[in-house]
Amino acid sequence: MRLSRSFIPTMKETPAEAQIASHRLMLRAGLVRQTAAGIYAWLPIGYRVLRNIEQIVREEQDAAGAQELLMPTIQSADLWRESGRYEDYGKEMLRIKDRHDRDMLYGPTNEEVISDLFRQSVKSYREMPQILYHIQWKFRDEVRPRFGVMRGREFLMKDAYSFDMDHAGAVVSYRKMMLAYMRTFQRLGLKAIPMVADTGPIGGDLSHEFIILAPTGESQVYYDAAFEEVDYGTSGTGGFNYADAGDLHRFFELMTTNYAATDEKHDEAKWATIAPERKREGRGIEVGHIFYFGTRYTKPLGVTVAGPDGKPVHPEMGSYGVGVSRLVGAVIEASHDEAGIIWPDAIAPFKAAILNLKRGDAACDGLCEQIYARFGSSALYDDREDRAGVKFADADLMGHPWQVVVGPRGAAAGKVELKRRATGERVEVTPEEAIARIG
RNA sequence: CGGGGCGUGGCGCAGCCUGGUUAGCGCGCGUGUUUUGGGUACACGAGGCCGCCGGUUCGAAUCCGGCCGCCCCGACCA
Repeated sequence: MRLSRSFIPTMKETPAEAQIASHRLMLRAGLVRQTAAGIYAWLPIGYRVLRNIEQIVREEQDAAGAQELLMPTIQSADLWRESGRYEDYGKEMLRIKDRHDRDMLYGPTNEEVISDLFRQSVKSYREMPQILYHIQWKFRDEVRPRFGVMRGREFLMKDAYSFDMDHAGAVVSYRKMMLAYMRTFQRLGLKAIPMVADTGPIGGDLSHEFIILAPTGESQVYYDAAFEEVDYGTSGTGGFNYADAGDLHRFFELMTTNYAATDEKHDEAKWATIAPERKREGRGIEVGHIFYFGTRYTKPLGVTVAGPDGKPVHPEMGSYGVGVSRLVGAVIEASHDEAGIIWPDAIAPFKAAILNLKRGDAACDGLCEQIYARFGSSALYDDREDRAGVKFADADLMGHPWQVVVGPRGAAAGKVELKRRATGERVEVTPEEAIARIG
């Protein structure tokens, strides 16, 4: 994309409403604009990042055997009356009426809808187990939205739902999702720690929050330093196989034997047994949450599946959420400096920015066009008629992993400067070498 | 939802208390010159229903009332 023709409104000054780094940088770098309290429009480069994250989440869900579908944003109140949550959910649920005065709502979550879909179609244990997910916009009418997209009212969420014949099966599904989550966060360049968590309004007795550490996190967290060395393998190549219950068990043990809890579940007695030099505490941002809740919905909604003996069984469920839009902010909280964002390669809006320091100079223009042609839409070509300083500042602000700096001095000798955003390291190389190193 | 605060060109703000000629400043934007590897300098210029409605007054950005929106602290939360 050519910056001269793009819609990327960067700002030199920080809008007064933005308090924390990610919010500030998302506004300044032109990723989002607020349209109402806690509601944001995603501008081109912000949307690219959002889709990149979404895609990684999707790939890891698919790898774990979950199937993607798409449920609506608007739901009928009737289903929620069936589960008993219509009255319970409170004012966070946005309730609306259609023209016939029917009670509708903008979904804050989808247990009812997925259970309804499931009960309509799955009748036999032979079709079990199932894990279904979707990536959809949700709305929760938070009393006090803040921190930009980290705590918005409208947000993009991946939510998965597992259905198993019994508790043992549900535990296997739960572990699969835990593994998928750790791989997802690892690919996003985040170090996430699963912590025992409250089950909240959804209910249940087995639940973990996935926390990434950041000074602006909303909760205080405590964990054993052993987590910092845990190796759980990378996607597809790691030592754990989704099809092997033994692997899943080993993985789960690895993730849950070391102490890790948020303040709500913090256990001072257990904490006291940990060696002082291994104690770690700080602030954390919740980026995912998984629950096992058994028959909480399948019973009231009358969901049954025939078992091998022909008798009806209420499936055991779990649900698994990842805050996709929140992750954009969370990644920035975990990866930025005074100059701007530092995107991990996996989710950057562009692999590289090409900075033409002197538009109109034949050598600069030629080299830039040559490099840009090799990357096409995966690079951002700063071809604006602006000063070098402006381009450096914007490139740092937007956080492209690589910057290819093409100035008249080097260009005359057929050289460009390659800068790595994360380290600040710069090297003078040929255009071919720059292209090769960016990959 | 309790407490506090703010709405003035795209962004950041001053002006309001002590109503009074064309509502200012910085950044950004446009044109020209200048500069040419880290947000250059100068000149000229465009751009504002002073959140909305009502009231007081000869006169309201400024005073009064109502409403709306947004932000911060707390409680709450993917």
